[in-house]
Amino acid sequence: MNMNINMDTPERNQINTTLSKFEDSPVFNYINNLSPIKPVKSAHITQTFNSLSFSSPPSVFASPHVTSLKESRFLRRHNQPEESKAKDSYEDVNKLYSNDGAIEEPTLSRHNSRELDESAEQLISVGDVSIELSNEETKFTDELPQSLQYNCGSPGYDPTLCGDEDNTLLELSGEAVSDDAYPQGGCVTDSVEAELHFQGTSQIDRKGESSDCDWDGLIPNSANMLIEAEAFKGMMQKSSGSPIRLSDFVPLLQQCTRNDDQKIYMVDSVASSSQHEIENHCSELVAATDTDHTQDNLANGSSMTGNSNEKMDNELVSVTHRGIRRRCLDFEMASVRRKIADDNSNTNSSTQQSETMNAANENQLLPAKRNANSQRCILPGIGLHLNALASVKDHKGKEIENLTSGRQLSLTSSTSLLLSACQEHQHLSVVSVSISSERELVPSDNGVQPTEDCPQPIAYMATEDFNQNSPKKKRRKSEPVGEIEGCKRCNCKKSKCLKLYCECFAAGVYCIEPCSCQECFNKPIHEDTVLQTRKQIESRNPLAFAPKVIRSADSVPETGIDPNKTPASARHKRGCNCKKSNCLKKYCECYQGGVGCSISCRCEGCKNAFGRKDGSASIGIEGETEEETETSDKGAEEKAIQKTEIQNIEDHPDSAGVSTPLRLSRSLLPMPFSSKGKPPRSFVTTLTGSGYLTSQKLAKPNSLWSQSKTFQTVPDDEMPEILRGGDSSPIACIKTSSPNGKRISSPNCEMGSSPSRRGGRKLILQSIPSFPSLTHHP
DNA sequence: GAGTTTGAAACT
DNA sequence: CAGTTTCAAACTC
Repeated sequence: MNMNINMDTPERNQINTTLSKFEDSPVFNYINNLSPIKPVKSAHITQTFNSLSFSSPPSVFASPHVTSLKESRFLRRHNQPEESKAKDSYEDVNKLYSNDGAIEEPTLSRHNSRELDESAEQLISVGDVSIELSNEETKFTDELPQSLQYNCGSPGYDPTLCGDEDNTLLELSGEAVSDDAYPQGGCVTDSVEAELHFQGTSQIDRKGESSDCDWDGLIPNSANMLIEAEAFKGMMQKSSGSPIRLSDFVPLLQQCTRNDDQKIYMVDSVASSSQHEIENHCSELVAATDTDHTQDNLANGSSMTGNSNEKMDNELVSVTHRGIRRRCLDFEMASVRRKIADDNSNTNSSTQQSETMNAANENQLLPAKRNANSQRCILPGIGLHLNALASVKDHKGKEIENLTSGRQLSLTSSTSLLLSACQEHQHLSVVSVSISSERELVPSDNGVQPTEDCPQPIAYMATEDFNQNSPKKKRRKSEPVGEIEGCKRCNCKKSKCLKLYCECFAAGVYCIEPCSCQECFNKPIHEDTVLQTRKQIESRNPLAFAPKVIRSADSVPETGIDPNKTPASARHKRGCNCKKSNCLKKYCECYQGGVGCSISCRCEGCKNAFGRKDGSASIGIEGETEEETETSDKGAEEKAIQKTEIQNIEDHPDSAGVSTPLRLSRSLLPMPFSSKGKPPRSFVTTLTGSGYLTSQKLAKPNSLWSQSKTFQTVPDDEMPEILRGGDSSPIACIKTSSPNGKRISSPNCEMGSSPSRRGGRKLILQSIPSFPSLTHHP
């Protein structure tokens, strides 16, 4: 047994034990019956398995690619037979997959029957493990090497998945995607993974239809696909010439399922990614064991799996959601990877640990996703915040158990998350979306119609951090507020989107198609660069990506943090430096963030409607305060603005009604944003009730990203009150907003914020029964 | 849409 | 830390 290769970790032992168990498992028996593969090979399998999945030299993990590596595990698996070196060089693998997120052609073409068989063996072992996991349920789950678990989920997190390549997906899905996807990405958890799984498949399906299995072309589209593609690649290639449909795989899946429905089911509920793997494995297994059948299936797939197709189609919709997530995911991944790398560097590459971390990260990143309830409850989808990490990790085991308990549970939790996340947005539709995704295998019909229920804003929310009003909306603002709001876009020309000048980068999201940037490096394919740059920037200023606007507790306006400074409950982290804008335009970050200027501001002639550093808060009703204190040079312009603001408020009664002092003031105060009726980037949160909750957003990638570091490393002085433990305010909230300071809100905010705080609507939503009512459509 | 203004970010 | 430059958003026309 070569299990030892790198496995001095406890995992190895577990694996060995597990492997031995496999032979007894029904699946194993089934396999034996079906395939020529002999148990004897288990040793070999083990070796491969270990090397592939579990062994990971610390050095390797040091790199952010770790995740990628893991994700690509399956891929490598295939390669291994032919490339013995592959296993030895993770870095190479990383480069291979993480750089482009695309599989290299040679790899693709490599598959043949023999490979399938060999890989099948490996797969079998893996699949068994997974299955075993299911069987053993929680017990095994805990024992199962984290890596495995994580890996299972990893595919969904593949950064490349979210990359630009996803554009294709988006295009395919059309608007539905944008609408639906975002919400999910931000809110949904369980479904996300599952969906991710299908994303690749979906793409395959679609592409296959149009282009007869152009795998090379397909792969680049998403890392997701890579994994799955790899799994099926061999089969697909055999059937080259004939369009490949997702449905083609259904038979395989069905077989697997048949084998052990419950197992699969559980896996599904637990971690879609796991499920994916299992499915993949099963598929491969079947294919390997019975290639002929597989071929037949593939050939006849469409006819055979009509129902399946429907399901798949339905899923496609959900899949598209994921596409939207891409940006968030990317960064999430980045953070995850980063975290992993850090962990690895610190720990002696204890795979388990790293895996755990990953899992934790994942949880954070995708709160709603796999973490079952408890966690979700703890971390309402919205906030993936740093603080949450610890708890998440701790709960990981439990979560898994909970997850195993059943899909319904997962769904419910997801729903809850969604609800919480979306409540503010008032988009229940989101829930339905997520739900649909969860039902992946279930032919759901309704699928997602988030669009209707959830206006675009939601969609963007997810991506953008849920900050429906992402900073980016700003510009393209001419568009109706709801339409493109959350979508960040930049217009960078020289910064390559690798500087804080770039809003996307600053917000911790990858640039996407709508961006008009040039020479953009802020894309998944340049993940390394992005991460490095981020690191650099963070090293210079740990809070660089932290929210710029810090919000004190709602209830603590006066007492709060800077009672004297800012009437409003929030203030800008560093203060502004305005000279000519009088802090009355969005040039002013304070103003843009909807907060008053504070002592830390160095502005001249401050007339910030939200409050001035001199303590004169103008936040009053239009005309009242401002005009009073000011010299009234603003005149008509301001009034106009105020009017607009007011209007905005009216539009968002919820927000207006918010209990937060800040909000209150705002409600009275005309919103600065004006002009286009769009709130300032970070502001949105406050304005719209949604922003509030969501602001934490599920996790701004960036927030996630820097989270650990930022919060941990940030000097006290820089640390917002919030972070410090809220000297003055029980609930300090980072105001949302982007790293620019515009988006993220502190977890506390969300968490701490009581329902009441969120506004009536939110309460209502919460009370809504979880999933069924929302999702099920007749 | 082009050009200007502005202030943050980056650089020195 | 201050001054300068660079940059892209915000704004104006």
